[in-house]
Amino acid sequence: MRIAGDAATTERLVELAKRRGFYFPANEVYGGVAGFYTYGPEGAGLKRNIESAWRDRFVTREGHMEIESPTVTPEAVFEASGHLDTFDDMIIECPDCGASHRADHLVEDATGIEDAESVGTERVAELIADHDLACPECGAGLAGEAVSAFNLMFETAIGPGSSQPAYLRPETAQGMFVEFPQLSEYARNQLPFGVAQIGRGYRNEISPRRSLIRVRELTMAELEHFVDPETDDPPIERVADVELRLYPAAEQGSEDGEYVQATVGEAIERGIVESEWIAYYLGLARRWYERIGVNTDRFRYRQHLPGELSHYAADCWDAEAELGGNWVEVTGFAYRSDYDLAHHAAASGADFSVFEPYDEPQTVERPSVDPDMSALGPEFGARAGAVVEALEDLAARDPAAFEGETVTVEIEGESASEGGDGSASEAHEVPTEAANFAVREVTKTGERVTPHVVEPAFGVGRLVYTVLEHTLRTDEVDGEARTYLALEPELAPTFVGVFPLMDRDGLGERARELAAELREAGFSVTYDDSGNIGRRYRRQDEVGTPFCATVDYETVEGAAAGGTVTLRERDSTVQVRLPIGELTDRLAALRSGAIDFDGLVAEYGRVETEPESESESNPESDPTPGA
RNA sequence: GCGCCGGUGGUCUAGUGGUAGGACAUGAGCUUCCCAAGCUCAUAGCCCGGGUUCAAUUCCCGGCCGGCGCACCA
Repeated sequence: MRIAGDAATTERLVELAKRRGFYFPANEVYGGVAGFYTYGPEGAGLKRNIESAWRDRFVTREGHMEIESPTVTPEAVFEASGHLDTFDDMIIECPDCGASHRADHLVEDATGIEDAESVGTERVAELIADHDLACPECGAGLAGEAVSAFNLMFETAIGPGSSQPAYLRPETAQGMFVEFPQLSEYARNQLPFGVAQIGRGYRNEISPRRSLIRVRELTMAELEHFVDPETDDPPIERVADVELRLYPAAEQGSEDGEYVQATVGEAIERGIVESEWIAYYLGLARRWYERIGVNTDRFRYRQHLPGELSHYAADCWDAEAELGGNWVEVTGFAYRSDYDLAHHAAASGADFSVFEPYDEPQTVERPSVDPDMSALGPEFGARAGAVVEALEDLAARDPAAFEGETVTVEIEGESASEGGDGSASEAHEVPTEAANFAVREVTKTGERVTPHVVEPAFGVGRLVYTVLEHTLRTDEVDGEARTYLALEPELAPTFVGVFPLMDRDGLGERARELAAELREAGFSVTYDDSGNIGRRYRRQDEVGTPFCATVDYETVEGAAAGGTVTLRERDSTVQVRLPIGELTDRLAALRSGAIDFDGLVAEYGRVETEPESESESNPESDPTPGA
């Protein structure tokens, strides 16, 4: 979907990001490679703070566990996960118009063959030639054109020579699935439990675009919540009243599709969001986005269309942010069911299930046999095992068969495996006594469950970008244009700037001391004595530093009485003057959210300087569907 | 990967077949008692490779990078 674009903002942001050290293309002195970025000092700080805020919300406060698994992953993992198949697109290129097409799809459409991908690129190329297929774009013949496999995973090899093939992981999730047996043991085999990971993933994108939005190496913050689909419910009451702006699949399909505004509770009740678990995380995340400064007017939850779903997903909602006029996915909330664990169980042979005891042991009467092998063994020899299986099967199916002196079972004959006449079963008579048939009481204390997986997967780089774009503001201060980032104090790479009003008469020394004290107290501090005071405020504004403390003559002249400093707030440019000895505590309170700057103004009064001009933020775009 | 457009100090840009000028930013200093002021000085640039040419940042070809469109986006 397109909405009225704001490419100017994007340009301004990219320029600022590079100039101020947020992020920039990596390896530029060697020409660079598309899709790789280096986070500069400010960007690395911002990214780290976003990761910390995520960890705080989705790991610590939820009581989940965090792990770190390798990025280099052996091929077998992706065979089992389905990534090898679904990542491997067959591409054929039109020699005339240059359009790329899915070669397997062309063959499937023309021949009715299903799953053409499975026959290999060479055979698909042959089929295209045999059927004389043409380019759907321009009609040029495609016969003789090469069919290439394009895999979006980065390939590598472990060890020397033609050793073990491996891939850089395209998502951190597989690391958590593969280690499930260990993690389940750690969780004392108690469902539900959540495993999180913040780490790098790699996707060999065909065409990296738009700055940090589509890159080839990305940081993901993923949570895999393992639940028993029958018995585990989320603590929905915690988020039931969170308002969501939803864009369900049904609305996307219709011409005049509209957003649905609903609380989490209503969304479940009205069946808009099917999974309560997904709904729970939509609510949790909605609050978190607000906490980190995402503009909620430029934010929505969009349900995946059926054809859009990943191979593993049963249902999926994306959190989307409006960026530069486009809706961009910043988080996927996928209900992965037991897809991953079941596939890894089947492929590896390991146990990916959890034993779930019943509240009460269940006792059932079950007809069963307990065959006397000392009798059956000598009689049936190698086939005794098959006979026993047939007896067990028959007991469950037809207990009445055991009423006579003998019981007749049919087992597959030897000729069956040779594909002979197809009806090669052998009938055998077994003395009922040897079958030892009885209706027995069987007590079951629980059952093994393969957990389902609820996965909120966040793109950290996209969040960095979203926070930057959504907090980028311009206004006027005393008639001068100003650019600033209205970053939440929690996220700001630098928490406080410390300046001497002028670098003389001991102001510089005192300011350096103050900066050192604040650093000692654990704050991220920038010291700056270059240029006039206004210039220094502007520098900090541009990187989103929320507070600046300035040492002036009242600081040093009033030293006997403790001295005072001014503290200036970024968005309003309002200053207060407070005793220097109280600064550390006050900043800590501001950081923790215990007080806000208005509280400080109420307490200490506002410092009047030159006439202030009204601050006015950028007009925000107002995205609506169908625009 | 295809098509169109582009690539000049850190950033934004002017300009040229004889290797470049500005603005902002940055550094040093002067000035200045709180919001990008002024003055002086300084640092710093033609994306890479090939071709044409006496000479290429400029023209041609290829590559790389960026923006947009197509395709792709598990």
